[in-house]
Amino acid sequence: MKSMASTSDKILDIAQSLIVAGGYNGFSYADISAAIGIRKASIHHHFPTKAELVSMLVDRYRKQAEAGLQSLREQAASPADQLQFYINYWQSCVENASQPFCVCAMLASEMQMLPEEVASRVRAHFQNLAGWLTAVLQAGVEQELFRLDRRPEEQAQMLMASVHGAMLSARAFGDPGLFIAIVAPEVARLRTADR
Amino acid sequence: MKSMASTSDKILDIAQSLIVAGGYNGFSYADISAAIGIRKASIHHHFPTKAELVSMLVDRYRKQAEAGLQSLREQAASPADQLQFYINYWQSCVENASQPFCVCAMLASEMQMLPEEVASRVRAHFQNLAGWLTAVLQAGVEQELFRLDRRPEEQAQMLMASVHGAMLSARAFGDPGLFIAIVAPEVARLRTADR
DNA sequence: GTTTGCCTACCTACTAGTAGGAAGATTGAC
DNA sequence: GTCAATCTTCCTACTAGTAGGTAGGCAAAC
Repeated sequence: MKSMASTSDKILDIAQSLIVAGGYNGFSYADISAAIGIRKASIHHHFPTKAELVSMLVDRYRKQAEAGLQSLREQAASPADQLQFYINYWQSCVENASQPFCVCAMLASEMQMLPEEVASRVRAHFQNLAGWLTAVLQAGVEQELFRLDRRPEEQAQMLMASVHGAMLSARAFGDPGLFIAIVAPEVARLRTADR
Repeated sequence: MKSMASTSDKILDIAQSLIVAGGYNGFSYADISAAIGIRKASIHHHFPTKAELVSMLVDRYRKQAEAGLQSLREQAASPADQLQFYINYWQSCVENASQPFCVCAMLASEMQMLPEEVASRVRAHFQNLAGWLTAVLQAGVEQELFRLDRRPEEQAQMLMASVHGAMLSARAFGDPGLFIAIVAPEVARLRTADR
């Protein structure tokens, strides 16, 4: 019974996939309306304005990501495994073409023309992600699983940039395999020699 | 007398900065009209449709990039310098906030909803860039300036992803310095130990 | 004397957003 | 338990504004 999603969740689901495909200006209430068989006005009932809709969407996305990353850390897996699962998540997204792009990366590229309430939420997500990656790298260094040649914060930024850049490249070339071809070596390089 | 640009060039200039800021769906003929003081209909005289306008824009961008990269190689600078100049170019763009983003990277993120005539041109640019980077890395290896731990084509893809991912991060965090903080270590890593 | 560049005036389709109402479920008072 | 008030969800019908694009004219340049 997984398909008992509420209407507002369905709206956010569709909106998210539309944003991933075409950005903030790449979808309209009419598109959502057509996709889930509801009138435009009903969407305005759930989300009065487009800026609010996308704000709620990013909030939901950030919470989901936070929860996912947090549970990854609590599963007592080693930092190396935690990082690998993070990469695997995006790899499977890209290869299934389900959500082959991070909705916040998409919105980040349009940052300059986003309503401020949306932009600040996008920044918050990246702040969270960078923080998580930094902590994982830091822990990995302490356990001698990783050898970094930069400060963990810097290395986390570099990794984040690689992952999102790899998504961009994979999409530009229409080659999902490109994602892991770019990211895997970056991750491998962090690992200590004995593995 | 650098300001004697033709109207159609002015149109493309404005369009490019608008796309960089907001993507394909983030600008309109009315925006261009307002920016250069010409009527909408006059823009249609130069570029009948939006898809044609952006196609011509990407063609121009690709040619400029090709010429720039080509001249870099012909200036007999070492592959290490060529790579450095490429990085420097984007660094200054990002820091001056002039064109703090690659128009093709922007369009690539919207690939799925771009008119095919535009999409194919964006792909062509990335193909060119990847080819240039591969050749530079290859030459650098032969001159023992670079030590790669991957095939040059792969390493070129990784570098391209880093550069574009770094642009995204710099913009997301509103911190131009982030670009070089991410990219410089990636480049440094390619260099052989003796400098 | 046709081509070029720009104009006014217009079109249709679509944008986000609103007003007001119908149907059903939820709640509280008796 | 029943009845009425209220809340929720969705609807039809509409608004003002903007999207990309067109028709046709005018003036100057080639």
